[in-house]
Amino acid sequence: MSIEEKQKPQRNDRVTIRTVATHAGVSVAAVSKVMRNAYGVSDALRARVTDAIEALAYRPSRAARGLRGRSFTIGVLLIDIRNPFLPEVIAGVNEVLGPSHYQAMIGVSDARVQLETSLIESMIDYKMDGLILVAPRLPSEILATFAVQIPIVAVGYHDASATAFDTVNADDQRGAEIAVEALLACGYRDIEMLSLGERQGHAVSVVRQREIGFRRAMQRGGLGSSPAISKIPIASPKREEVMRKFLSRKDRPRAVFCWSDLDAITLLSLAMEMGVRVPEDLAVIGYDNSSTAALGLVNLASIDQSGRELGQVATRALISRIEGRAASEHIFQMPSLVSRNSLTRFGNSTDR
Amino acid sequence: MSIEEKQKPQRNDRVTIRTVATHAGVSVAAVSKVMRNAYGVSDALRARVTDAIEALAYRPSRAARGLRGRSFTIGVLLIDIRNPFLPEVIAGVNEVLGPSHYQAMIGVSDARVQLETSLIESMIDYKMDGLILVAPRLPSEILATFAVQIPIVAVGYHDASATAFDTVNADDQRGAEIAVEALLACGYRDIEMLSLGERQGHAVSVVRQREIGFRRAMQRGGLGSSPAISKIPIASPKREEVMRKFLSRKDRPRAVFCWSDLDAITLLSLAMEMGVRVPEDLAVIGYDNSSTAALGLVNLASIDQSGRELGQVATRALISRIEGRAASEHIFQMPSLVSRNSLTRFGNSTDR
DNA sequence: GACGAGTTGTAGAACGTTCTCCATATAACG
DNA sequence: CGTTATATGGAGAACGTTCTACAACTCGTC
Repeated sequence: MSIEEKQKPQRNDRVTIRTVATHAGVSVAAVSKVMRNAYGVSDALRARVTDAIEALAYRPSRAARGLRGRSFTIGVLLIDIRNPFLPEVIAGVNEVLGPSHYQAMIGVSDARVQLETSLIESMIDYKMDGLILVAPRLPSEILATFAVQIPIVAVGYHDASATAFDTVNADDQRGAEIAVEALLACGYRDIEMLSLGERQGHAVSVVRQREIGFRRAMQRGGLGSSPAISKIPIASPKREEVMRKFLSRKDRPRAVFCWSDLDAITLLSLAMEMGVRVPEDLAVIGYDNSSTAALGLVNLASIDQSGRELGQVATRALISRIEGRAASEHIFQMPSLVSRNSLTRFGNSTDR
Repeated sequence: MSIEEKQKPQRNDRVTIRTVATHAGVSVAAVSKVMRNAYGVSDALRARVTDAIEALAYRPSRAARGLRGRSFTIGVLLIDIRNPFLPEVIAGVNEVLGPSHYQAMIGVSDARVQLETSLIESMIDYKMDGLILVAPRLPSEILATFAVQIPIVAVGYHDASATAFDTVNADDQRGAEIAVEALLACGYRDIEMLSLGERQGHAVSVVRQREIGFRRAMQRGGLGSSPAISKIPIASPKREEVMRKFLSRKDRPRAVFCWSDLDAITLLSLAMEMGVRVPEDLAVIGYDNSSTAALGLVNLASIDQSGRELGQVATRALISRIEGRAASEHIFQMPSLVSRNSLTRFGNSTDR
């Protein structure tokens, strides 16, 4: 029995382009042409080949494809998989990619520059056809050097002067303005922003853009040229401590704009624990309109930047890049207000 | 100028193994040997080659590698990226993979069997070294046919009889029992389970396991052999409607065990809107111990199955599989109770 | 009936690795 | 010194595609 088994080399014999060619009685090149629907194939030949492909359930090897031409895969790089905003972007990407012959592979960098670099390199080494980087941490010059090697679209990365790659963003400055305007409309004057305390406060990040918008709107509202901005450390044990301190401050503002729902929701929770009433004592507005914000229990007003749409738009931009576009594009999406109880009781007017 | 540009073929000249070989003055085979630290390399040669690699910043092409040998990539397949439990698993995977030379690529199937199949195939076509499937929808026989082609570890997939692939699970039956026992310990007798209404109610799913555990614990508690289980449709517009109906039922139970925090949290929210007090009118316990459950605003008791640990264990199992293990393994992890206010006021005793 | 033009199919060289032999050099041994 | 073992490096055939030439064949057309 062991002899018999050795006769058929028990290696899992893959169906390759060669198998298809012999089965259809044509050359390898012919099959390749049909696969890529290239010029110079008669209907008869095409029919025979597609039949053979069908019969053998042939799937081209992406590895081999990548070695020579397209791999029909695009890489998506996420900084952080826990922020509920990111999955929305992925959903958008998949919607556009669905009907096409492209597929997405995702890498998660966990906000570590080191890992981010090595993942981008890996994706290049895989000969992926293009990359969508969501809120990358790498500086623009580095991205530009990568962009020479592979088409890149950056989402949530404000660098409208980049020529090597495209950017797709919600207008974060305008979003922050909308938030402030909403607070002003409710009659609040004593407003502060809770922003993100980043080590490398790079100017291209969405957070900085929101700070700019915040300042501009405050100024325009006649509330001084340098309004208060507090920084919350990211995902550190100190995070809650800093928020508690903020909530128990004697000069705590009447209203607060949080750079992200992630922080706003934690703030809401701590406020409840500490007996600070929302919105009676403190009005809160967040950013991202995450699903948690929409919960009746939470009822957090927020700025909606449709992650899904950003994903869709970025994907379409990337595909057009892959298919030859050379000039860089910088696309902006308009965010909108979703009013809820954290802003003012019965604030659901604009809510869907 | 255009002539000059054509002289240097402006193709982005990649540093290949050949570049390294010439730079170091050795053969291609020698470089390859050093890369794979194979047998038969002198220290002198190794030094020269590593120097060259360093100097040229050489990175092997994964595509080419995959064509012949290992690609040092493992694929992770997620059913759904919005369930906050999944990111935890990814985090666990990345922790184990970090120090190794392997990298993870993630695919998202959105619970569509079609897409799930094609993603698995793609990963095979990429010659990835192994696959971690998180809560796959595909039946065991199909997974077995894939497992012939590539090492597979399934997470959240209860099929202890599978011989072709490994499984890593939290003991979902026991988890459900713990939930029921917690409710019993609080003195509740009138208990119902809110489960997931799946089309294909496949027995290997975590949901079914939790139902089994629920029934067993109820029976053991002397509460009948077929306790009530209501089904909530998944992600459909009807979902909330069904929950509302449940909450306004005259014979609404005194306590409810939800198959997932996702549902439990929505339930909590609707209960608040409808004036049903938790836990005074209705005690609730969920499953997954998601970060939202831990929020002060939500305060949902839950069963903790550490997704991080599941990810870690699965990754280690996969690597040992890749490196030769043939016999299948079926690993169980023990879940634990996290008591919070939705169970009973001042229920934070076991909370961290 | 020779010659271009167009159409359809094929040969075969890449692509960048891995890995199985082989060749050579050196050491060990009788 | 010859013979055999052992350690080190290299040649070159895969791997499964793509894609550039080019061959062969069919038509018109002069």
